[in-house]
Amino acid sequence: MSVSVENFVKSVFKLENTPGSDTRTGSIAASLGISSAATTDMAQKLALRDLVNYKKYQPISLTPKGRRMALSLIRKHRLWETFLHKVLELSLSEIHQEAELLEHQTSEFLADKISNFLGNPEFDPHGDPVPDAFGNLAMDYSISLSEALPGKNYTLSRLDSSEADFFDFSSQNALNIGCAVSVIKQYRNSNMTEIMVNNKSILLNSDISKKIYLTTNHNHDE
Amino acid sequence: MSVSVENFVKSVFKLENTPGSDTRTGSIAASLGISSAATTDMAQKLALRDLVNYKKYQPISLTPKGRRMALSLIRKHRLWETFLHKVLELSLSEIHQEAELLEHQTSEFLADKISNFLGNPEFDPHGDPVPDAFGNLAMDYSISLSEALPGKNYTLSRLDSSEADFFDFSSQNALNIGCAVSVIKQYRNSNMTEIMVNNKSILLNSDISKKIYLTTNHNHDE
DNA sequence: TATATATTTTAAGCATACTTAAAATATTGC
DNA sequence: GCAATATTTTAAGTATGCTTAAAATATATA
Repeated sequence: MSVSVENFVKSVFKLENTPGSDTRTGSIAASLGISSAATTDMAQKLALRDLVNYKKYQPISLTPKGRRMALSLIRKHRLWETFLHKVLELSLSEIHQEAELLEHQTSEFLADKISNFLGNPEFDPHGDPVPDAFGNLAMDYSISLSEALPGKNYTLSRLDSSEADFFDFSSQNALNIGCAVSVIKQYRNSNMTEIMVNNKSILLNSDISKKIYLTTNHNHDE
Repeated sequence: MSVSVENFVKSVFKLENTPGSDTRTGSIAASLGISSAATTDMAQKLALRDLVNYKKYQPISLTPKGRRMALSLIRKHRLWETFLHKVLELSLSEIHQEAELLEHQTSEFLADKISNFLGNPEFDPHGDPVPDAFGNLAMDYSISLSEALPGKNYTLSRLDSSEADFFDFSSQNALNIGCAVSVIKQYRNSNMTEIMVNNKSILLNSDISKKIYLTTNHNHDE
C-alpha cells in the first residue's frame, strides 16, 4: 500500500472522528494539502479497493477494511512517538514528524516488537491512546480545557497538536502531561481561559486551550 | 530524495566496493531487479544532479556527492540493524528487510540519536562497519573464510549476506560473530572448506564460506 | 578483420499521484 | 423557485519510475 493511499485513509479516519469536521472532498483535500480534484480521483480508486465508500458529491466514509488500515497506521505512529520520546529522548515537538515517516515503513511484526518493548503503552507522549494490535483504543474521558469548569481541579492528560510551536509553548510553561491544573475563570466573551499551574497563573487564548485536555480527579471505574 | 534514487546510489556504491563486480548498466540493473533500460534512464537523470558520472556505454561511478549520500544511507541502515537486534531483539535474519525500509525515512538528526543511544557502534550485528556522521568507516582487516589458511585459528568477525536463509544456517550451526574458528583444510578443487567450531567439524561449500569473514587472532595496532 | 553475439541505449507506453482549467452539480440567499 | 455562489467532478497535462521492443554500439570469436 502506497504512502499516498495510507495518508488518505488516515486523513478520512481523523476527520470522521473530529467533532466539527466533515469528510467532504474539500476537507480531505485541505487536510492532505492536495487539490480537490486529486481527492476525488483517489476516493474513486480506493472505493474499487474497498477502502472507502464513495458516491458523487457525498461525504466519503471508511469501510471496515479502511478503518482497520487507519487504526494500524495510528498504532504505528503512536508507538514510534512513544519510542522516540521515551527511549531516544526526542522532545514532544520533534517526535511527530519523524513518526509520520516511519509509520509507513513499519511491519505489523515490528510494531508488535516496539509495543512489547515499551510495555504495551495505552497512551503516547501526547496523551493520545495507542490502538492495540486489534485496533482497540483505551477509553479517553478527557475534556478540553476550553470547556472545563472554573473552580475545579484537573489533571493535564493530553496535548492535542502536531505543531512544534505548541509543544515549545507548553513545555516552557510547564504544561506537561500529568500536572495539576486548576481552572480559575472562563472568559466566555473573549474565549480566554485562566488557569493555575505550579502556583502560577496563566491566561490562555482558545487556540491553545482547545488543544489541552484534562481529566477530572477521580477514578472512572468507581 | 526518492527511495529509487537512494537505492540506485547505494547499489552503485556497493558494486564499486565489491571485488569482482563492476558498475556497468547490466550489473546495476541486476542488483536492483530492474531493467537495463531503466538503469540507463536513471543514470542519465542522476548525472544531471551530480550524483553519478555517466558516459554512454561506460561503467557508472559515484561523484563525491553520490558517495556521501550512499554512506549516509549505509550508516542509517546499519544503525537500524544494530538497534533492531540489540534493543528490540530481532534476529540476524530479520533485521535486514526492516532496516532496508526504515533507512529511507531517517533524518540525520534521528540517525545521530540512534547512534548515540547505541554508544556509537563501529560495527553492526553482521560485523559490517557503521560509517560515522562524516562517512568514515572503521578499518576492516577481515578475510574471507574461503581464502583462510588451513591450520590457523581465527575469530569470526562478519557474516556478509542479506538473505534470511544464510543467517538461519549460521545461527543453527553456532557460527556467530566472535566465535573461534579453526580452518582444517581447503579443498581447492571442489571449493570446499573444512572448519572446526565448538569442537564440531563442518564442511562448507564456497557459497557459504565466501560470506563468512574472519580476523586473525592478534592486535592490528601492534 | 569481419561477423556473430551480447550489451546498452533509445523510443514508446503504462501506472501512480499529482496539477490546473472547465464543466457539472449542489447550496445559499433572496 | 431561481439566480448567484460555492463545491465537486471531469478532462487534459506533468513528473517519476518503471516496462518491452527496437536500434545502436561494443565485444568476442573465427
